[in-house]
Amino acid sequence: MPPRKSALTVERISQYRRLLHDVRRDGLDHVCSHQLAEKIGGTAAQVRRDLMLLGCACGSRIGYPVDCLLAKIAEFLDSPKGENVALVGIGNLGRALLAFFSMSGPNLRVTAAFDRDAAKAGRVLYGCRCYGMEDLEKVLETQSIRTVMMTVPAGEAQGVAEKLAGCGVRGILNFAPVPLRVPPGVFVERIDMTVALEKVAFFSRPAGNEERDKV
Amino acid sequence: MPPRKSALTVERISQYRRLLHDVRRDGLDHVCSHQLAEKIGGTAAQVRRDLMLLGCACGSRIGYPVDCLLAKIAEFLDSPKGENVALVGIGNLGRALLAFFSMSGPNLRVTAAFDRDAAKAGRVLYGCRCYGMEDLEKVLETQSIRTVMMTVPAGEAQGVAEKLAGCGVRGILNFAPVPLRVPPGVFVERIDMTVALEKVAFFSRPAGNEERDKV
DNA sequence: GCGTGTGAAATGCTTCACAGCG
DNA sequence: CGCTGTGAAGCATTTCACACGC
Repeated sequence: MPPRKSALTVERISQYRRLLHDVRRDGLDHVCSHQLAEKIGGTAAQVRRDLMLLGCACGSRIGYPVDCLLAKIAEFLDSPKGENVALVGIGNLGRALLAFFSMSGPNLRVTAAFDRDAAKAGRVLYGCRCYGMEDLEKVLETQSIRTVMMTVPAGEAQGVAEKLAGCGVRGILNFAPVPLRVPPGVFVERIDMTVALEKVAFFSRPAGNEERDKV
Repeated sequence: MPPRKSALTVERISQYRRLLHDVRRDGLDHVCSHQLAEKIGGTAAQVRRDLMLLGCACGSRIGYPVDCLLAKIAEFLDSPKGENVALVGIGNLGRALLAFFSMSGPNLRVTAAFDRDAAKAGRVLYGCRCYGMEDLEKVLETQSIRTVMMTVPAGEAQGVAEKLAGCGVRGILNFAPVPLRVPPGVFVERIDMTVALEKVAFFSRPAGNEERDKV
């Protein structure tokens, strides 16, 4: 019986890491499952199951030792030497992402950005160098990039995705509002702003559409 | 037995709508479940279940009539007269969202943006008027806004969320990298770029962490 | 006690498989 | 026949509940 490595669990583990950093900043060196559960809005049992999977060899008296957990999470989530990530599509959203990730931790670094518009090539935005699409293969290869964020217009997304897959990319974070068809072995995660907003709007309706309540 | 109105179903229905617009642009007036399934990367049974829930009274011979489906979806997802939405936090990401939604359909309109920085008040970005935080309550009230996108720094998110809830907001699309604690009755959807990127990076690893294969 | 680790039950979501209709 | 609509089966994920260690 495989010990549960689903996408949902991975997401939560990434969240635990951020929470644990806060906890450590508060000077605590242990947390127990209910505390994490409360912060994340879940149940203690769930937290324990998730943490179980990363085999944290911890005592049991007063919760999990924060540093040990952080180490285990890094071992689970991160590449040993960090990882380079690329962005394709330097529009409004692409620039916002560059800004956002330029200040994040050392593990995932956005080190190359690409755009169809050759005029952007050569510039440096938020510490990240820009290239034209013709350099795609070369740069991905040189920087050993396996993971790409894609913020191109809907009409170009499929074509770009195929090109990326051809360059050996194994994971795509797709912000374009279209489902991608990629070869097997390539993981695609989609962030669809329109769908997300429509969902929130749906569940903010006063009545008739209200969410199902228990009993 | 409640007919399934889960968040997942609502997301897919929103996606079907977009696909159906494409289909109609191609001149077709009927689609069958496999066609939709293929486009969305799911199964035909799933599509049929989803569509069932919006009670599409359609014949059965050659699939669903596109126009009828679109009408039913609009009835299901949209407010009758459209809906105003606000943005709080006019940073890089906030501006990108304004640009993005300024060209979307008529149902959800971003009609007000707020920022702590009073210097931004009075400006108009991508067709959307900006206000200082002190006008929050008044403007939300005047425009009957129930749904808000939040792109504020992590440290301010909780405070802003509470203020929003106090103004009668019922749904928040939260881009800040913190879980929100809100009163019951307020729906929160989170888009967490860091978590999303870490997830993709995780599943792009060559081996050892590979996703579970069947058999 | 207080909190972890974990089988076992419960819940929720997806897929199967087939009746029924045009 | 092809395709929809749908009970029922099959999986996945979450929660319960309790043994065990400090």
